[in-house]
Amino acid sequence: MTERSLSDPPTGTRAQLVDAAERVLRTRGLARATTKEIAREAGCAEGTLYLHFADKLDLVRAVHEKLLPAFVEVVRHLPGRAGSGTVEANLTEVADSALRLYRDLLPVGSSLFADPELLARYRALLAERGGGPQRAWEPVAAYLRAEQALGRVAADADPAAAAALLLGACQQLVFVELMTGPETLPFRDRRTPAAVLVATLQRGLAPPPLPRPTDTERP
Amino acid sequence: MTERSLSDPPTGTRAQLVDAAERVLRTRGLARATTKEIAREAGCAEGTLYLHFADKLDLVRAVHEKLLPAFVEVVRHLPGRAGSGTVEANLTEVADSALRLYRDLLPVGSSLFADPELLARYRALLAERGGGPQRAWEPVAAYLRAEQALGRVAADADPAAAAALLLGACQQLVFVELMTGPETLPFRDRRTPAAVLVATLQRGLAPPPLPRPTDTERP
Amino acid sequence: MTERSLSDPPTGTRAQLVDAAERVLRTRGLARATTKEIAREAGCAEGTLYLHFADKLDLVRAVHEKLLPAFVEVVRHLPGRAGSGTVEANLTEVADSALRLYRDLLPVGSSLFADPELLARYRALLAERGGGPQRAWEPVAAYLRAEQALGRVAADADPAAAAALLLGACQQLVFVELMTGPETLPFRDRRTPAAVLVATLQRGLAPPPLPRPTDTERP
Amino acid sequence: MTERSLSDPPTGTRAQLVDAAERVLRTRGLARATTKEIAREAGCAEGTLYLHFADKLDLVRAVHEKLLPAFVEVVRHLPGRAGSGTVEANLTEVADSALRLYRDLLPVGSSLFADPELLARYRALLAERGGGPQRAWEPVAAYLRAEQALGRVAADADPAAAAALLLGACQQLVFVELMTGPETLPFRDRRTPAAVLVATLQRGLAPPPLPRPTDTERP
DNA sequence: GATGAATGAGACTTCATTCAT
DNA sequence: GATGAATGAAGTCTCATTCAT
Repeated sequence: MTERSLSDPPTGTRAQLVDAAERVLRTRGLARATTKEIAREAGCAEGTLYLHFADKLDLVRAVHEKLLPAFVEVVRHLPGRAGSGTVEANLTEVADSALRLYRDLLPVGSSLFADPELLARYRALLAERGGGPQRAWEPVAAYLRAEQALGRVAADADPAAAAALLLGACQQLVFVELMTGPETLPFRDRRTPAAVLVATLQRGLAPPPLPRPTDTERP
Repeated sequence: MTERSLSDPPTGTRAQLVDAAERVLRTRGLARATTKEIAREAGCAEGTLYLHFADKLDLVRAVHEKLLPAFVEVVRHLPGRAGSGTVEANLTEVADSALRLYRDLLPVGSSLFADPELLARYRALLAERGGGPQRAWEPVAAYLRAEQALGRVAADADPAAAAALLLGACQQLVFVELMTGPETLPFRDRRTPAAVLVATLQRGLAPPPLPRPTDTERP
Repeated sequence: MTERSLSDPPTGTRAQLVDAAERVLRTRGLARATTKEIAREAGCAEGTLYLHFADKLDLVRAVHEKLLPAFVEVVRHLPGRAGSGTVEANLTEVADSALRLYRDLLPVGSSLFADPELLARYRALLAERGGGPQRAWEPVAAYLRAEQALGRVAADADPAAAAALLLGACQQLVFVELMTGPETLPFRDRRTPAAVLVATLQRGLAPPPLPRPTDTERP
Repeated sequence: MTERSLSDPPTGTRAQLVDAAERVLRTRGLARATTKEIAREAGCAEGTLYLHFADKLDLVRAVHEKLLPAFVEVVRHLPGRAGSGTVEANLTEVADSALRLYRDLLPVGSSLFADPELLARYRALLAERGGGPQRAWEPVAAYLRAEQALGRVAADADPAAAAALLLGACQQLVFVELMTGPETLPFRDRRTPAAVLVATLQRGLAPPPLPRPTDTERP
């Protein structure tokens, strides 16, 4: 038996199977992802799958496990950017990365809802590993807090809520895109969706305060 | 021949099957929704399913078709509210409705991604029926435009982008909730998630303009 | 209840069903002949079929029953032709008719072998009605006997065997044609298959008797 | 990997399935030949069938493929017999073999007409493999040509047509026998059907030529 | 560890048949 | 007599899983 530390790069049959399963999940969907096709895609025999995974769902769970860090990865370096560039540019880059991420992950991640047992295993995984889509909120919120400290973001804004607004919009944009096909978004200006979302979030909806009466009444 | 107007509640076998399929889809997921169980839930024979639908996927498509109007329904009356109450209260109610809606629809709707063929049929359905998650943006945007005309929303805000931010955040909140189980949200204040999101969207992130030097320097 | 004598032309629903079943049997084959399609072809409801026939096989049996006389019909007038025209022309006409007949009947008739129960019912039918492919031999044999009496056919030929040779060859030609598609027959001359078969049957295979030695040796 | 030459008797699962399918086809007919029974007869699981054949029809097609050479086998050695024994004895043996062959093959072969798709696959098979019932004509015709060269068969007889007459009659005899049950044939003499057919074919129908007037008038 | 033929439970679907209208 | 929605047994076929090699 060969020893392999947890931190070794996964280059063996197991990793090939996980990668193959991800590809098949992405292209065929959970409902049409068969062990036969996954094995063929991985270049190994069907039986080999059961040397590395308890069952098919265990392999699918491993795919989701592999994808877990992706949510954080995309915003990992963001908190360190506080104070550099502009807040708008930094957030726009985050939104762009998030759009790309969700385009990759949503088709695979949504399959969790097609099978409650798979979802249960995923929850167990989250319980021990942490992670999940919401983990991306934290670094964004951390970044915003840092910018608040620098005075570049309003002190009375809720960083976590702002992160949820921005990333949630990105996820829904991709959701819609996957469901209906790429479509012209009904946004008012011609910048990228990411830029428009960020600009709107920054500006807020509140109208500018009315000039105080005393200011104008004074002769 | 029995007469039944188009607006009558659909009580025939077909409607029973669609309702049963929705229930099974919600509880078992697409991967474990069998025709046998759907028929049992509908109180009819398995073969009867094929009198009303071409195949199982056609029935699932009918479920999605039935759910299509729900997206718009939840925000249908919103544009008429412009000018009444407060913008914040109106949007908070929308966000609450959206949270409830997504909790209902996401488990069923996400199953579309488990089977590309099902997704393809859903797209064909959208092509002739219109609808889809993005349709909820429009009434919200219309409402915001009306409030802009009344001066209660900033004229330079992008209504569609704001709608996407708010509804997208709601969808992601539910997505996370379904994946990880109900969890304490990391929001700063204790109001409902809907209220927090709306408040944050209204306020925006931009810090207040610095007081002009002349204002403070004058003795 | 409407009375209908056995000799009335069958124009009612029952006859429509038999005709429809025959068409479907011919085009789709027994394996794909469904009661639904037969009813549709007959222009009546599926349930109506069971008002006129005990079950589907009973309807199929009725089709075969309707076809029974066809075998004799094709050679019915032959015995009366004895002495008129030439034997060769008369037999060639028979062979041509037989080829046409078998082209019509073989696809339907062969389906009997696809279901032993159907074959059993057909045998029961034959037992009470008589008929069957072999019934065509009799008029041909009768004709040949008549020609034997006239000296136009060899007295020592076996009429029934000759009929079997001729009609059997026609049936096999069609059998092969249906299996392999129309194909060039490997016959030596260019006349129609019917004419070639008849000519060969008439001539026989035996070589002409050798001239007697005395006939040629004499100067 | 087990080595097996192409000429080895096929003893693998695939061959067992083909043999089992042939038996079931023969006893139950195509309409009642279920995959379940074929698998049971072959001593393997139902699913195993689909490891070796694309679908049920593909297995049935394989049965027909296996039977293809039988048509030629029965007359393979005939051409070499030219000049030995008597023509009548040689042909009678052929007819006897053909009767036995058709008794075996007709019930299975006729099932082709019960399903046009099966027939289409069979034609495709013939297109690449050659064969079919008509292939039996050729060796018989070759034999007759050889006998013609030896003067034991009339030079002006059509060998292929004679082969079709003889083998066609055999096929029809079996066809009738299967349809009506073993029955007394209406032949004039008591020899075997094969012998009667051959005798009739040899003799032909033409009456002996009238003695030439000159032969009798001469004193 | 790897293989892949074999398994068999169970999925989807068909279709002959019934029966209330 | 006619209808056709409903039935449910039975069919074909799939696919996750096992195990001897």
